[in-house]
Amino acid sequence: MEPIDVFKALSNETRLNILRWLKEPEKHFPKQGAHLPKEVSYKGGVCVGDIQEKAKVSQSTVSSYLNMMQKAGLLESVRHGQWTYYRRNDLFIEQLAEYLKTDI
Amino acid sequence: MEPIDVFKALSNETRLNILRWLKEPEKHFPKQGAHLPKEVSYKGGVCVGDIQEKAKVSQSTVSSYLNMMQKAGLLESVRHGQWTYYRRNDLFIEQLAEYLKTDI
DNA sequence: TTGACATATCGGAAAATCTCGATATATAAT
DNA sequence: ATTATATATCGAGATTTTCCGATATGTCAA
Repeated sequence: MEPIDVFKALSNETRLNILRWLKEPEKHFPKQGAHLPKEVSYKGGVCVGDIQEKAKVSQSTVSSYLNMMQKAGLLESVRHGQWTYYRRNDLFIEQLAEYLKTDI
Repeated sequence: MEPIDVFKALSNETRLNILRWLKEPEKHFPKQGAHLPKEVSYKGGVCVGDIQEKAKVSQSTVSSYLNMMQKAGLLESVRHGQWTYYRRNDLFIEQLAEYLKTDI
């Protein structure tokens, strides 16, 4: 874990909101998953376009935000066809809270 | 708590180190406390000058870093005479870890 | 294979942050 | 009062971050 990169990724309201939204994807992205084939169902993953619409920033901005959060460890992604689905890395976030308590 | 301000304060190696050093002040600031009168002994507080020497940044930089971390909630300070002593706000850091688990 | 759509990457202008030296303020000692 | 010391504040140049539009890449459908 690179704590500086993680804290930088968390230092932005939009990115923080994305993390929060992805905690309850069904609630915040009701129409998501339309394109996701059942057999590869990606639990809780939301595609970039849906996140962009909700976040109200440009397509390039949301793409780089998501990439940044993934590199930091906060998110995971899979691609299915032309869609990329992002979801939280809950284990990592747990570890981050633990890291705060012990290493900071 | 303003999470953005807290994460910004944590997004810098020197500031992160200051927090870590203040976890074991006796260890990292062996000669600290020289000016602190016994009757107002400030458990674990370290003066700005000692922190600056260890952090190897300018006096103004360390002063604004400490101020920023205090505003964010990570540190507390008391002034005794011409010295300002800073120490960790451990309760706040605990709450931050909790906040991460529940709100992020 | 062409066209349409989703996402990623690039290049850059504006804003924010970093970090310093200079200076101001507060307190203590003479 | 004056001087010395500790810390805070100010102003600014360098660097980084923000966020966009334009463009490239990848994938699917016709």
